[in-house]
Amino acid sequence: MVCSADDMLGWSDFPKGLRVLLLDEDSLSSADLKSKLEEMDYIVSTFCNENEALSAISDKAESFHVAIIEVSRGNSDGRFRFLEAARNLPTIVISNIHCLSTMMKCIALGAAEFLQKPLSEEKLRNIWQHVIHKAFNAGGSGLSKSLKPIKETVVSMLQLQSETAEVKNENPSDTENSAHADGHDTEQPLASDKYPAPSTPQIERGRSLDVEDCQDKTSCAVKKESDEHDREPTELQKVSCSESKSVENTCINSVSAVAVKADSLSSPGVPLLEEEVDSADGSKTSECNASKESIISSHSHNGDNLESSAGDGNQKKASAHPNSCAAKTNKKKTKVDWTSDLHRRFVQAVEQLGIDHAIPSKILELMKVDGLTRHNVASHLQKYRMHRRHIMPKEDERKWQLQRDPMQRGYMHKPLMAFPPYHSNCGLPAGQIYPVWGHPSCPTPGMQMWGHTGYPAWQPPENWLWNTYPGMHADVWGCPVMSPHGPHVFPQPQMQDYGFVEPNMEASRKSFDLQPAQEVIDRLVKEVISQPWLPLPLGLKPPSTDSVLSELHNQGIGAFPPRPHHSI
DNA sequence: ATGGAAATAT
DNA sequence: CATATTTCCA
Repeated sequence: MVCSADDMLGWSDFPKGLRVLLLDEDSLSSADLKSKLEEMDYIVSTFCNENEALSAISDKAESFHVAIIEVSRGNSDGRFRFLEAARNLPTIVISNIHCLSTMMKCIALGAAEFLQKPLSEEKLRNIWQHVIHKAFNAGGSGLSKSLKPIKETVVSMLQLQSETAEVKNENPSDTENSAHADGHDTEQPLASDKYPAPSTPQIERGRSLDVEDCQDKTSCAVKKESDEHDREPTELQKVSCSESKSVENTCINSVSAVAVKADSLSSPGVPLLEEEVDSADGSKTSECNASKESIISSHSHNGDNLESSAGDGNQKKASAHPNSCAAKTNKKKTKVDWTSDLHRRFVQAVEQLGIDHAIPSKILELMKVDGLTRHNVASHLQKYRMHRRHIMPKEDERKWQLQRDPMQRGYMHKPLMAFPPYHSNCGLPAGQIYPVWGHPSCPTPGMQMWGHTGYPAWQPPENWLWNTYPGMHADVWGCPVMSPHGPHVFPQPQMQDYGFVEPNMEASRKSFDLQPAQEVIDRLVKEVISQPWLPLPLGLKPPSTDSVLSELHNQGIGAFPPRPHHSI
């Protein structure tokens, strides 16, 4: 499990698991420090002599994210050597001595910080800051292997976080609030959220530069449109305005290559939201409105050839005043952009309600997306149904409507259990992780929607790529497209081996007793997973991670620098 | 007022 | 042309 899914995708608790190289010959303080660090969930490797430490970083540089070295009168030379050798490893010097020149030298040699010895817990806990700093600020060559993943992680976390912001607003008077209060908050994908999140790191990449990596990011964009009346600014807009600069810029200029990578990385799994709402302008002073309209919404003339590269631009123009762009400035009409994330939520809601109980108001409620109106949902539902209808030929529908196993029928329309996948972190809608075609009942003809790609490009070809899962079943609309003709097993291409087989409980049940426990489990998992329209049993986590991973691989983003495991 | 679908707009 | 919004109807 070198650099498997959990490693790259699961580091949502980022600072935890950070690998710390501790160089301190004082066994006492060393041990003390180590235990403190470990309490903070850092992984500490102690060295009491330089040479070992040096060889450790040279042999397995990627094994450490940060170093803490103790300097004392006698060992400073050696420490300086270490600093030089560990240039690209964020290194914190700790010491009892207060010699200014030593401190200076350490810093000059690249130390991230020089801390006086009784270390405050706070300082200790915050060492990760240096890691991020280095990850984002290291010059191209200086970005060590161990730091790349950090950067990616952080980028994706920040994006996630921004997603959390989501769209807010609209008539505050409606049921939205109560809905939120009702309990499970779908957001908060991250374990902790207090990371300094200088706003969305907008990784700019040259347009059309290379891979058609996911352009989208806009999970739920409300763009302003022309003039018109009403409405106040959406939360989302507020959020988006208050961007900061530092990180973003850093991101951009530092290693663009990596940035690109990171971007595409996080996108698939992490639907980000990025509103094209610029609305930068004018917070309080009504003055600075400048080009508010601009970029995105200007459908009229999208300048560039890139087809309707519509939005995306991300050019967020830095608004002079970070804070409060809020408010009341804009009152444009909103146009809901059904981005994949939004759509995902939609589908999820629909599935949760049951296809025939899915009603705009309910869906709206379940979606928990502020800023969305019932009309929006109704409209989308209309389209959704249309497609569904079109896709799902007559007989089929009944087929999956009546499951042979009575046990399951209950769930069909009204899930009794909580719906776990209600998590924005769940990159993939259950309904989308399956192979697309490969089955008889879903003949290509008459599916303009899906584009010519053969994938569920349910939409804008330009920026949905990350949402298309090559070789999946089930249309983007979330319709479980299944085989109408019994349990065919398709020579399953990618995607684990969950060949999209019609659920066949009998068969699997039979084989249960013949299989080792693990296999049984696997089987169960597969079954559950193959029936996305059913609520997942509690405790079974949605396929997000694996799927995302697979997706990443599919996109050729597979190789990540390993994030070594606990042992050194 | 609400869902649903047609009409209309972009 | 496809999608989203608006309008209309039950």
